[in-house]
Amino acid sequence: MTEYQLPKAYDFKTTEPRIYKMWEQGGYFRPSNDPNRPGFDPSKKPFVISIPPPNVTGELHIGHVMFVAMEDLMIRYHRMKGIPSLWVPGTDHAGIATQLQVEKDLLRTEEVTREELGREKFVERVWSWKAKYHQIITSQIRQIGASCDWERERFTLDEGLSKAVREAFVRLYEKGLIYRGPRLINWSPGLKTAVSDLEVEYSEEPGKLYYFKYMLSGSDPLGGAGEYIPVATTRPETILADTAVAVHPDDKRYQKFIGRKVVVPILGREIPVIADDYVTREFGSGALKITPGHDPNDYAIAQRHGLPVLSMLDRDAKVTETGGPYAGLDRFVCREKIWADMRAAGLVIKEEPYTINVPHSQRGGEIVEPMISEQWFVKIEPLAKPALEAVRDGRVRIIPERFEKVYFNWMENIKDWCISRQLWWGHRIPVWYCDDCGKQTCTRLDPLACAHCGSKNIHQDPDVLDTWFSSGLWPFSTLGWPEETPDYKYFYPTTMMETAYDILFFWVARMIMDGLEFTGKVPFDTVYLHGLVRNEEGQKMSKSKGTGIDPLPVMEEFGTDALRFTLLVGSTPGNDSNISLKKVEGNRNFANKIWNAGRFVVSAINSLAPAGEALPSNDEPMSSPVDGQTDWTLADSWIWARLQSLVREVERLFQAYQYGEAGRQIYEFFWNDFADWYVEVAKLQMAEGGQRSYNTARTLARVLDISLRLLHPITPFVTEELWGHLRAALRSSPLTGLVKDWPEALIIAPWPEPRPEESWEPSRVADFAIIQEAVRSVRNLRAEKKVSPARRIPATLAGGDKTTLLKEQAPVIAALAGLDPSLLSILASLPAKPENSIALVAGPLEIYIPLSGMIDVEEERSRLGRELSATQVQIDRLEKLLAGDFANKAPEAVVRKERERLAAFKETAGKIDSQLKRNT
RNA sequence: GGGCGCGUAGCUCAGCCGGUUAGAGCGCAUCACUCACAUUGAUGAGGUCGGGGGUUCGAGCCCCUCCGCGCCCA
Repeated sequence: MTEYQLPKAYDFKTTEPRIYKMWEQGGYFRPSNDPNRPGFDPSKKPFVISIPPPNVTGELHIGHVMFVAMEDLMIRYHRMKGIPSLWVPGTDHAGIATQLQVEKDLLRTEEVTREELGREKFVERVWSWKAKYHQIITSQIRQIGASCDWERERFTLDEGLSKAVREAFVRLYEKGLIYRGPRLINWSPGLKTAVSDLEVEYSEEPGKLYYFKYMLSGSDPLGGAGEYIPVATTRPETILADTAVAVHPDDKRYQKFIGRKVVVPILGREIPVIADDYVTREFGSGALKITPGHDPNDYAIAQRHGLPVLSMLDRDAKVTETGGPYAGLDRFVCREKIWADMRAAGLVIKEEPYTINVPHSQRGGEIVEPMISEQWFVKIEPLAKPALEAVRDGRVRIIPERFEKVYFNWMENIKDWCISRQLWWGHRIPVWYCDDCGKQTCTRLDPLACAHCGSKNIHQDPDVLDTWFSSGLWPFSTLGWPEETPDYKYFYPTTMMETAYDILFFWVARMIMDGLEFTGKVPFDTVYLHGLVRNEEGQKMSKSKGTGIDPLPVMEEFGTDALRFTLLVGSTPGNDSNISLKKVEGNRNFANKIWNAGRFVVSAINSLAPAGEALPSNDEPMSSPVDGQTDWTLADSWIWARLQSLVREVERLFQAYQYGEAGRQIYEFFWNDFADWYVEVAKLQMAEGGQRSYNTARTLARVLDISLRLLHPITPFVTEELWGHLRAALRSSPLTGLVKDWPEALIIAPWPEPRPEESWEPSRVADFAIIQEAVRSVRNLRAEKKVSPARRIPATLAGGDKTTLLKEQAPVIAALAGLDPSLLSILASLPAKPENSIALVAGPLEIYIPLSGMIDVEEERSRLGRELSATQVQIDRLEKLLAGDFANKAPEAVVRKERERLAAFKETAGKIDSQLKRNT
């Protein structure tokens, strides 16, 4: 009898790990149709997601929870729909980030640098670091509830994926799309590596604008007294590598100097004065110093004018020989010193405060230096064009749509991609240099000799590839490419790429380019971009600023489902969302509400008499509770109709990627309709016993079942757990027939498919709304008049043409409104208003509550008067509306609705009016 | 400089294709621990939808403009 004594509160702590283990061991994460298993059907179209691989360093943050929850939702939904669903998990080696962490750790714990350790030993250390963090991050992803296929897990440095990287590089190399050469790149002096344009972030900081004199050649270079051009700069140290001064060709002030030479301060080098209309005359002094070796704009000007390019900084950002007396100084020390020296030489004009845009490394945060360096690049335009086209013609759809514009804008102005990194952790560049002939050899298998001269004196390029080079191949490299594996053939192209919008360029764009280039196909049909998760104040979470919310303690305090629900339902596509512990707490309460409603249903099932005594009369689906079947109460029909309407809405919203809105609707249905109303009515119905209790338990079970299925993709743990209890209770009850086609776990239970609204639904919903209205108005009155909730009060109802309905529902009204059933009378109409009663008008009903000694006649008159005038305002508004163009131009259905409303208001007004009259 | 987004209740946010009297959660006020749940229930207060103009029978939603905030690209 009390076989299922469930705890009073949902205990997520013990439930979650147990449920996850059950899923994983049950093999439910595998696709239902698998090309590597017997019975494979290639004609079934699968749903496939490849996970955005988390870095193998660092731990889980809230952004991970966001995308894991979102993708898990999508996968679970499709899996329940019976579509073969595959979610490929994996991790990223994250070159710079990981190497940096390990270097820091080595320095802290053993006080050795990677150089002291040597490349081979260092890489070994990184692998063991990887092993540790890989374990942590994957177990945390499990903790979130990810139903991904762990048997297909990949790592970007795996043998297979490395082979893919090699293949991709060689193909591009052979097509001439990869080249090596000295270019102006972003140099990270601390990390001692090049980084790509995308890995540089700019921040506005207070700085200075330094004005000084560029003395004309031939005038006194020391005194600062001769002819000069005033020049302004934010980085005086770069003067050392200046190769020209540019002025605007139309600038009257400086025209006369064009073609002459000026003298570089301190160094005494002569450089030309050139004319270029890039120069903004209004900025600074209107003359621009040109440092092609350390500024991208200057570099472009130098290219136009054939100017030499000088480098005044080395790999450590220390001044080179080019800097003459300053050689060996740190870049910022040099800035101070050269300015002091120039001041002494009389070359300084002034300094003024100025906001400068400082480039920082996305990883280390240090200031990066634009520098000339020999690096590897991918010629990007030939790849970008088809990728642009694929989004334009809809082969790839981006959601929300507005990000397509962002994508186009970036792709149209794309620059060549610097892919070499001076790191040790990553895919080594597969190019060998010949020590004899000097030529390059780039092959799929490591060469033993130079491909050009056959010399065995060859050595491999020491650099590794940008991590994003391998991530760009992720959707297909994880499925076996370049091999034509069964997985690749069946699951590629994938279906959905779900990720945060901030890596649209870094990753999404590159995957589309690579997919088209290497597989000839788009890597996915749809890109869904979610927003960033911010903290309560809307700040971007940052570890260094301490503004982050660590998801693990949150999950431990409130449960994974609560956090998932908060993130999924609290966000709209592509928009940032703020998270607060209050919200998570509220959703923990929702999980508990689900649990307790479930407890009630389970106990209702268990309370049924044993099978054989009074089996339910029919086992038909409850499709038409009223048509030809009188066993169903109004509440039964109502909740079923509401549920069907919810199923339709959720399906529509899921198809439109409106997961948040879908979640909100399920929440409202479950809490407001099911728990607050239906369950309360069901208690009465259960108490009737006999056939009624069977039907009621049955309805409870079916509504709960479908609700749990709808909620499962959002809150998988509590729903799976409860569904298990529901199933077990039903199996050993007279209602066992209900579960005959249920599978053993909710994760693979069929998704509730929407069906069209049936003809009986609207009227039953409307009827129940009348009952709710009646109950609410009595409750309202009781609260207003301070009637004790325990006190059962008498009432008289006049129902007009709803009298039959009211009579039938009298027990429900009485119970929910706290009325005394023996003192409740229901009539079609009243000849006279009952003595000492308060009158309420609730839609088509009139309700009279006799409250002796509590009635103030004057107050009642004024209350009714207020109601009447409020109603009259509506009547006036609607009459005016319907008299105007509205009636002619608005759709008929909309007009009809307004006419009906007007009629209802008129009815109400009439009733109040007559009450006022009778009251005198 | 170019592009995008946001501004709705005290707070955080929904609001679909333009169609009732604009919703939720939290917070607040009053009341209630009786048998699913105090992680609860009942009731209530609270809004000029940033300002102005326009289109429309009808605008929180579409168009123009201004103000404020944020992001991306250069």
